[in-house]
Amino acid sequence: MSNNQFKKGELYSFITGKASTAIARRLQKKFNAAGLNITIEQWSVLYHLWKQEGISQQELCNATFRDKPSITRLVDNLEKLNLVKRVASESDRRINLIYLTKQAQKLQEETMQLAEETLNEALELVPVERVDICKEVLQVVYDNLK
Amino acid sequence: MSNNQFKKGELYSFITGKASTAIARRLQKKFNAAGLNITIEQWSVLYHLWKQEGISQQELCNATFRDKPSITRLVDNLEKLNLVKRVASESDRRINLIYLTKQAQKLQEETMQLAEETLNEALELVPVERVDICKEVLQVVYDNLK
DNA sequence: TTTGAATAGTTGCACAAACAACTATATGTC
DNA sequence: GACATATAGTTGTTTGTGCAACTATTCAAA
Repeated sequence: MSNNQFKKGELYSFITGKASTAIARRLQKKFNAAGLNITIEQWSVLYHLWKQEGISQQELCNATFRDKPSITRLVDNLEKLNLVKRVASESDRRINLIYLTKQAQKLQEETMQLAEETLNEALELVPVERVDICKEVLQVVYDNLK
Repeated sequence: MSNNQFKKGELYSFITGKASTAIARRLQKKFNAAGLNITIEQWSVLYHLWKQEGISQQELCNATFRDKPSITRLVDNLEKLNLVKRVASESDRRINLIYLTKQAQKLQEETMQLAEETLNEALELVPVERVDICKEVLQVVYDNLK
């Protein structure tokens, strides 16, 4: 049993993701304090659209690691907030291509700044090489299970 | 800026906790496949009660990193499933002490086994010393932000 | 060309989380 | 003892998640 390194007292945090929960809460508070009326989950969709817009909901599912109903509803809410638009694909009428509005484009810089600030607070006093190892381990975990 | 190690392409997973999401989903599937009719969130409450029962809802809030309404409803649902009982404290009538039923006691061994199995799958091929560093980093993150 | 399978997206349901507002009880101070 | 304050827990509302079932469209094989 090569990886039986979890004594009972230790496995809880790994499974429940207390660290990422803490990060997300902190970032949400920063959004609220800045008067930005979006949730972390909505932001996570915008995050991928800022990298490339005009992608399908299915591609957003893959990018955000969410199922189709979750994306349907996140896009619904982003549309209500006037941050994205669904545009039916010309070539395949099953597909919605998702585009950003001008309002959403304006959010990018400020929210990314708050995200970096949050991570800097989270990782204060942690040496870079240890952060790198942590990121790599989490990536392997994701690849092992996805 | 000692910890500005997050380029844009990297911060997403840290904030959204893709790894812990993947772990929780895998464990939930194992619970379902074993015919165990509980959610990961309910299990996380039982987890702390197995360590010590007869604690208050407020203590469960602290232990699970959840707010009071969340615990109220988790305990509601655990009570409906006949897994816990609320018992009014003798000394302070504001407090509910939460006790496990016999049914819940029976769940401990099997679910803990499935949790360890899940973590072993998650961490396959990851050297123990890297897992240790990862856990320590996540603990610091939690302590920095909680 | 028809039919059956695959794919994209939506809807309904149960469960959970975050926040605000609320009730009930306890405590500390005058 | 009375009153202000703090603490424990509950309820309502909005948002998000996971699953199953559904519609619409596309594609591939007979």
